[in-house]
Amino acid sequence: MDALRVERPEIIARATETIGEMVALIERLASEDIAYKVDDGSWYFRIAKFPDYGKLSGKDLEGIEDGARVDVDEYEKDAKRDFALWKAVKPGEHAWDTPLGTGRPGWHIECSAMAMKHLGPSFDLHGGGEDLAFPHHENEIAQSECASHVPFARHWFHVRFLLVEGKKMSKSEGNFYTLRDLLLKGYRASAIRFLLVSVPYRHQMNFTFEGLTESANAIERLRTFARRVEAAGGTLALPAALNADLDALVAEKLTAYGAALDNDLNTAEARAAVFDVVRAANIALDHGTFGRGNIARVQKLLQALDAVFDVLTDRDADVSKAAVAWAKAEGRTDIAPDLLVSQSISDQEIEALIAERTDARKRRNFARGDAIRNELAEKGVLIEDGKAGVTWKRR
RNA sequence: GCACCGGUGGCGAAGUGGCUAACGCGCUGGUCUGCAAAACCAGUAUUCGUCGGUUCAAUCCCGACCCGGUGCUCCA
Repeated sequence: MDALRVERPEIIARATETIGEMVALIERLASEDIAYKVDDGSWYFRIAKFPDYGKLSGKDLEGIEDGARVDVDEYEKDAKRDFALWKAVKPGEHAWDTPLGTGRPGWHIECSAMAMKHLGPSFDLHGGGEDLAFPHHENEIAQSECASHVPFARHWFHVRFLLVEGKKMSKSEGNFYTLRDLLLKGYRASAIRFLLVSVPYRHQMNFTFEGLTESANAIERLRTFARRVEAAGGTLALPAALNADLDALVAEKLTAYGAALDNDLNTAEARAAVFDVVRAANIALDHGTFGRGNIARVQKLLQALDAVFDVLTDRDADVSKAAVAWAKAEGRTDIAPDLLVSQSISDQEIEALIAERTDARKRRNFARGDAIRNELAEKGVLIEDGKAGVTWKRR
């Protein structure tokens, strides 16, 4: 999570710490004959008492009943679709002694109780994978709203599963990768983040290695641009006059950026607005028509981008180093050779070689200069000779 | 089998009943550079799964079919 710059949750709820709340919830449902106990001591939810059942997933209950298979445990229930709130203890299972009897909570009630405990009976957003909409979320709504008599989550979002190399991710397909696997293959954390964030959550995305490379390149473009704008601010060569046309464009794209995100988090459209500005501003910079007054709004857009995408600051080397250290400690051998090579040279060594190269080039000893450049390139360090001096970056 | 969602250039991926079908990457040629890199310019989908239909007009609406994802049984 930290490697991908995903914020940690304020609260991580535990079902085992919420048993009391679950029992109270079921008792409230029981008091209205919505929860009922069967002979083996389990409690079920009476779906017939909740006419809205199916409103989230758009399921037609009638159709489901028709096609439903009856399994051996269901003979006691009043209706086939009624779901378990509390399960009577079975030999060898962990169980709690409660007024409902000895047993353990059903899956769905855990989530309702935890959500209501921390957020109250009504809250704004409830998310989950697309596989959970039915029956889990549907059941959460039913039991929660029957107990509280107020709307449960005001909005639901379901993230679509991603495809990996065009197929569904599975261990048997051999396309199941952990974050560490990807880092050890030499892919950067920022590229992984950017790729995953760039496709709106509601769409199914095809996660590919080629896509990771593309994302890394796209990030480089953004970082290079951000550095260029930053550097321009320290240059006297910049015209004092504001480029009004450019400024108007940036303002327009800033609005478009926000509007795209407001539109159900359309991250693809949002980042497109930023790239539009990158191109326009680069052109102005190239033509010397980028004014000092243009810097502020462009940087505002970059900040807006980074507030969501969070890829401009390069922390990749540190993340990769940590992954390699972990892998070595674990005795793993599947570490990309390039990664080890690039980690074998320190920033100081790079700076020293670049200084030597600059010196050689001043004496027009280009052969020596190129040799150093090649040497660095082999270690994954790319050099750029700019007007303001030499800059470098790790690939 | 049934239900829901999707199928857009080499790849990733937005989008809309009619305006040049965004954006990123890649590729080709060019500008700049000692050479590179970066940046920029030009080119790169007469076309949006297939076949029909509705419409003055469809990638976008409707139907069928093909392909992919999820659910429909347990567990969480």
